[in-house]
Amino acid sequence: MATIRDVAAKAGVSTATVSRIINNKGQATPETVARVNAIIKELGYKPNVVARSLTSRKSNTIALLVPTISNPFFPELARGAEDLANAYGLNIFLCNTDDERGKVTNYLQSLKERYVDGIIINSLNLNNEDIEDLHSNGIPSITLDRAFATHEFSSITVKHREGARLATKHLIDVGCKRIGIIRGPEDDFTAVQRMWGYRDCVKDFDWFNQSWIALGDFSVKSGYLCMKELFQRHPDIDGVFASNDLMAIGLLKAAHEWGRKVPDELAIVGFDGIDMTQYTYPPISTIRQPIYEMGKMAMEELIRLINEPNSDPSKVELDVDLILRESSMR
Amino acid sequence: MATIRDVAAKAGVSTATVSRIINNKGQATPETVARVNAIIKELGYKPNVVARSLTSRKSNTIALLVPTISNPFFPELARGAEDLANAYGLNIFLCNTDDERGKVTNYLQSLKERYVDGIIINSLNLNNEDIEDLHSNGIPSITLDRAFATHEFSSITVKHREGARLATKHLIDVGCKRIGIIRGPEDDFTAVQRMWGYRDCVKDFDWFNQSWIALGDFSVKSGYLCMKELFQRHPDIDGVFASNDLMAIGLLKAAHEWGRKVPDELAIVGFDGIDMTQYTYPPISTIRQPIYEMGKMAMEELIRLINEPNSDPSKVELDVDLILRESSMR
DNA sequence: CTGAAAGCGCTTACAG
DNA sequence: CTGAAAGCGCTTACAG
Repeated sequence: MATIRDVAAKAGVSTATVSRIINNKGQATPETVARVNAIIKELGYKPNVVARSLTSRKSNTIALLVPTISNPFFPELARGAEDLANAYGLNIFLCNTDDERGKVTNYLQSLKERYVDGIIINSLNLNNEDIEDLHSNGIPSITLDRAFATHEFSSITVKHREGARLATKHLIDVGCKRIGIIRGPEDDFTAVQRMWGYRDCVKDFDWFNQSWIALGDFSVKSGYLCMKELFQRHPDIDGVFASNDLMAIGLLKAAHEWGRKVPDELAIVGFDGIDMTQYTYPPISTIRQPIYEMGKMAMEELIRLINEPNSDPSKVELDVDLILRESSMR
Repeated sequence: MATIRDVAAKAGVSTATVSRIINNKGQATPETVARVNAIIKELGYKPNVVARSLTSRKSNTIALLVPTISNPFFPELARGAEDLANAYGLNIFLCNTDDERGKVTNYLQSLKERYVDGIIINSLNLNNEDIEDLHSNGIPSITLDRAFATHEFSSITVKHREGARLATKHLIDVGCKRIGIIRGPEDDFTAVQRMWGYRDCVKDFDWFNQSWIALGDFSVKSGYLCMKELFQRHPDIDGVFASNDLMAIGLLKAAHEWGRKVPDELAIVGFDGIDMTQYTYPPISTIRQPIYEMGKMAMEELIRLINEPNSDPSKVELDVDLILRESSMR
């Protein structure tokens, strides 16, 4: 592989000049620029990224922190981020944290050492100090959705509470008289918001109390188990808001096993808008988040922050919408 | 951040000595080792990974080339790989190629520049030259499954043809009289193998001809569309082998819409063993590949190749098994 | 506009 | 067993 030295020698200039030309820094005679560029092409020279990182403390690398890529929400997000990253010549580190504090700190440490240019954070168990530490080390970050978002840096959120209200309201509108919720983990910001949205709509009904709330963990299996729990507690349940689509898919299975007709005897609405909800039987109504776009927007904002280190952070809150499908149409 | 210089100064030795101690290379008096290690701990010194890469031409980084992480097969694989990588302090570059030649070559180039230590390849549109080029540049690679596998380097495959036979044979055993297949893309090795497995079992029946083969692209949607095609061509079809699970999920939807009872009027078997097949209605029988394990094994082999550069490649062919579920039980 | 020189933080023959 | 020195391939003040 040709190095900057080879190019400099062949062009009869110093490596400094070549470096400047490559990076469009400082000035150079049109003639030297032309000559150097010709040699670069001739030699097929590519600047060594690692050497560059060492001096510049940049790496052309972005890290993506997610709980686990196995949850179908995150691949979609990752694609959005990666597609844009690619266009900018950035590579992506995939970091599965399982929302565990230990893995989070390990990653953060290792990413700092590698001079990553920025981090997209969509994992629990990071705190304000982590994010401040990143920024004071010159590593911009953006939190997405699930991440702790009371910091002063950039973030993208979705209107979880409003989405949950849309869902619950819809169930009421189609005539459900007893509506339960399968909520997500207690330490998860989005889960809490969605639960409040549900409560907003049902809290004034006589029948409502805590027992209509089942505690899931956002997995298909927990949706299944929680639904069984709800059936047992409330044989008269005729509507459920699953606070994510995976749990909706799980509860659909429970409904089939329990012999409840969906939507006639049990109406269902999920949350997220993952692809699979179109293909279940029946297809599941859901509150759609613009997942792919969120990945893309996060990357966009990160690139902006990298290029304008002292610019103001941006806080975005996105709308969601209700996608009507068979599981709730009656 | 403390550098190796700081450690050396404080310990009263040269940076060379510190380096040797960190890397367990050459020898050193127990006393110096102890002293240096104490200082390292005291200063919280961590070797700079980037500087290390520059001299060693290693990066503690592995790349994972997949068509797209949005297909639920790959996140599972990625987790397997990542979990092991993590244990070895390796980070993972996620590379979505969309099986496009252009993206593949871009990635390969950029990964070479970054001194990645190894590449797990599960993408189409790489050829023997690419892989040889990698190896001659000292970058070990391992191909998985879908990747072109006639090279002489390490690879992991699954018994696709045998799996397809298992699936088709099973459909015959449960009494299907007219069995179609939704096959995968023509340039995909696994798709071709699975098609042959199907043919092995049906080729001698009077009814069999090309029209029982529908050409899908491994997406849910194509499963759906292909099934409609088969229904139209062959109203008497009573069994289908979908050559991956996503297409099986799609065809299930078509069956519901067409009003065919599964499994009584139409028995279905998929391929892959992705999680979602447990949660469809009815649950889908499938040929299970050990996806997570394959990711893990690939990483294991890669680590072996990195540590023993001149060792022989290993070619592994894994067994698959038939998971019986409702979609084919009659 | 351009070059010499130092430096980024390591590693590794080579001597001793 | 240990150190001085060169080198990995770049970038960036500093001079001129």
